[in-house]
Amino acid sequence: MSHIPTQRRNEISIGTLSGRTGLAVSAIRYYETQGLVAPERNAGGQRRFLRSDIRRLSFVMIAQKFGFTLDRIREVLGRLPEKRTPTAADWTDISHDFRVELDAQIAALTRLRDKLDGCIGCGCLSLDRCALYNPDDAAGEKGAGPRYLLGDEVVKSDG
Amino acid sequence: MSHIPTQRRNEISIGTLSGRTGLAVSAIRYYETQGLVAPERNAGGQRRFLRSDIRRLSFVMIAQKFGFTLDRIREVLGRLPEKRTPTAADWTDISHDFRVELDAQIAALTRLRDKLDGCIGCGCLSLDRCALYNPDDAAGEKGAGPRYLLGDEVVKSDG
DNA sequence: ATAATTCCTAAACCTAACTTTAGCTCAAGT
DNA sequence: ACTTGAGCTAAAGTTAGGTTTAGGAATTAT
Repeated sequence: MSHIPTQRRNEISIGTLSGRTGLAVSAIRYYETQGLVAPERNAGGQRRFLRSDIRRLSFVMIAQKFGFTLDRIREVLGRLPEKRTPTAADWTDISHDFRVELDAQIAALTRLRDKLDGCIGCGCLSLDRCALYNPDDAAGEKGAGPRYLLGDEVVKSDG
Repeated sequence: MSHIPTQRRNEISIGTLSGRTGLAVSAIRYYETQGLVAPERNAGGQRRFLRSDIRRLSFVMIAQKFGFTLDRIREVLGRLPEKRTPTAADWTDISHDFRVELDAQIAALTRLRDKLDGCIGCGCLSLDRCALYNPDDAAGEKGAGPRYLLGDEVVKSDG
């Protein structure tokens, strides 16, 4: 029992992971409950993450920027190889999937905007004939709770 | 006290408004608490809306499809004339404002997507050099609670 | 006149994505 | 050895956008 280090080469603490990703410690714990990371525990019961979890959580953050839910992100992460540290190629693969969904979302939003243009022209903006009323575009119903398509703030290039 | 009608020509009940807009009665009441409509009350304490509230709530629904929050929608509605029923031109004006914000959002999303392309190319996808890491794009921090950019589902053209 | 709707309020519940708080334990530095 | 900082869990709180429930009151239909 001399000096077995608590934090070995390839294992990092939650605080270190927080520092490297910019995520709050509480957020990382929450992500664990959501199945987005699965750290081991050391003898004292503290979480020990892999270095590759830095990249994993970074991916989560980026996907969130794109508006994907944690559920969807968990699904996509499930396509990474289990018993091997993911390679750059693995990450490229799943990023490509996101790219496809993202294109679809941009297209949907653009279609909706174009319909708005039509409605600005005709001034109807409300009743049954209005193209904006056909509910086949944009977010659909999915049980209780809120549904969003876009955030609440326009992006600013600079303050 | 013979026949003073409870629901006069230009006044409609919450149920009628619900039927005309497709909104749930509970949603309309909620919108009232959020300052999106301000119905009067009849002698019995029941809400009496104006016919023009049909269009008003329709506008709310459309703006929500575009992803605007109720707060933002309330702001925009505040720019309608107070003591006069809004004309088609009034609606066109505020729709045009939305159009501008919408364009900005589409552009921001497209920029973000293009950065993802760059990252697919380089395979970095995580660390400090990554363009996706610069937090100057997409939704920023705004206190506690969730922040979203895009919804959780890709639009489907058909089931 | 009475039954069936519709409407009312207040409070609780729901989801997503977290944060905060309370009360302890573990690990690190001196 | 001991103090401090970091970590732990469980539970409650937060925001947005509503829905659900409970228990009455007003309207409408017959």
